[in-house]
Amino acid sequence: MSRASQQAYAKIRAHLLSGQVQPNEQLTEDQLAQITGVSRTPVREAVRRLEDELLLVRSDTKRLFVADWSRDDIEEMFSLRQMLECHAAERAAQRLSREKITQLEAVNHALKDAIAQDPPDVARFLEANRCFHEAIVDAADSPRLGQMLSKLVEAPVVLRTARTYSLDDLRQSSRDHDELIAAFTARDPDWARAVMGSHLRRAFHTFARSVGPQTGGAVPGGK
Amino acid sequence: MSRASQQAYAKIRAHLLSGQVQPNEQLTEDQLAQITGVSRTPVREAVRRLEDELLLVRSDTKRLFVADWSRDDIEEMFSLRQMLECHAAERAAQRLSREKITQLEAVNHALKDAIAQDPPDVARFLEANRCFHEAIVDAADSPRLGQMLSKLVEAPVVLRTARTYSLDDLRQSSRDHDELIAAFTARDPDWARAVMGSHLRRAFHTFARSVGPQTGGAVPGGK
DNA sequence: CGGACGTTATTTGTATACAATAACTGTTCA
DNA sequence: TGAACAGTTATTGTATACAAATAACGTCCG
Repeated sequence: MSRASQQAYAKIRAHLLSGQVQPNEQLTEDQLAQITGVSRTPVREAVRRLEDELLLVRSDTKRLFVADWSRDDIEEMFSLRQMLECHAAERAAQRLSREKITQLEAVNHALKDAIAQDPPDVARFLEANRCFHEAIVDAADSPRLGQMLSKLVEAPVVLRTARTYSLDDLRQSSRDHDELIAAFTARDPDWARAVMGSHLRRAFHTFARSVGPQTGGAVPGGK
Repeated sequence: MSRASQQAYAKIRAHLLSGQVQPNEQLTEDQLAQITGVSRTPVREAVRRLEDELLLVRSDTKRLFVADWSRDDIEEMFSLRQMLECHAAERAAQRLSREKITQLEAVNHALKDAIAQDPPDVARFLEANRCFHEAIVDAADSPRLGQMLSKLVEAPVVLRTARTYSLDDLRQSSRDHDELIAAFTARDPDWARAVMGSHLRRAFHTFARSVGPQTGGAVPGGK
């Protein structure tokens, strides 16, 4: 994706995550072109990508709206992520080199450092966490799997905006990572899969608890 | 996707599947615009979609090539499809209404009709088969799952061009469908998942056998 | 009043011209 | 010969103007 398109994508995405727009609000390509400072052509390219990521949706008459995710949507995404990333962990366990495992250890060390700050450095934690999971997906060596997961992993970030992580949550995550590393070192795919499964399933419940039982979901323009 | 874009997509896709172009052959947007009879703007939209489906790939310098799938690529896609569609079958078993199951039976009946022709009507078989699987994915009621699967299901069709189905293969497929319907009627998710798993795994081996152990894979422009 | 219709304004879709970038080709100089 | 460079050609990226489609609005007729 080239300069203007990439820029448009990043700015629109940031705009959506910033909370300046509401779910189901209509957007026009012209607006977005103004916001991003490029013409409609690259905006359209960026919008298509954001549609693919389900951050934007179109009505049946091609008008553009900010997506509103229902509880079911979120649960679905966590389920799919779990299924795919367990598969990734299984494959990674059969493929990770000794060096790569060492790198994972380093990343998890950095993650623990971030937790150990007072107050915990959540931004650094999230970055290290992202890096850890990404390395596993990479090691799975399955390009389509990676492509699918990248969409799912980035998405829930949208709603996490005001979310507060408890220190216990963060610590438990780092322990899960330790155990994943142990599974990789033992080259045990079943173990890796199982740990990844509980790791992500717990993440879902933590997330769901913090968000509460709100709903949402219907598209305004009809769909 | 609107008129010109959709048309461009369909024509380019048909062009790729027709065998008039070779893997790793370079294409230009201008060429495709001429072939499809629309301007470059909708062609670019179609191309991006085909890139997403991995029928086209870009070199590191943004030049466009016909994708060349290695044996690993194909195996990867079958694996992912199996994982996702087993999940779909499981969910479908918990959701399919009695009417929907009746519709599945009708579709499978049509599929058997197609087989019973002399010679077997492979085109009609494929269409009924597509319809059968699509109905199951629909019933799973998981939009992102459907989106992912649609990419995977359509893709291997590319290589199947000259493929010849044996009568036994076709008959076994219809029997698998019978058993899936039985599992749905019994509302047994585990059964449905298991049948779907063996159904698709066998399809992979049938496919692999017919294609042979050829390779392919490297992208010309570098990447 | 109220609903069907036609008109206007808004928004998306397409074509085209031009700009930026990458590939190619031939030439020069060790 | 052959490696670096310059100029040319080919290809993709962006902006803009215009066409098509859709929504919004007001008016007329019942």
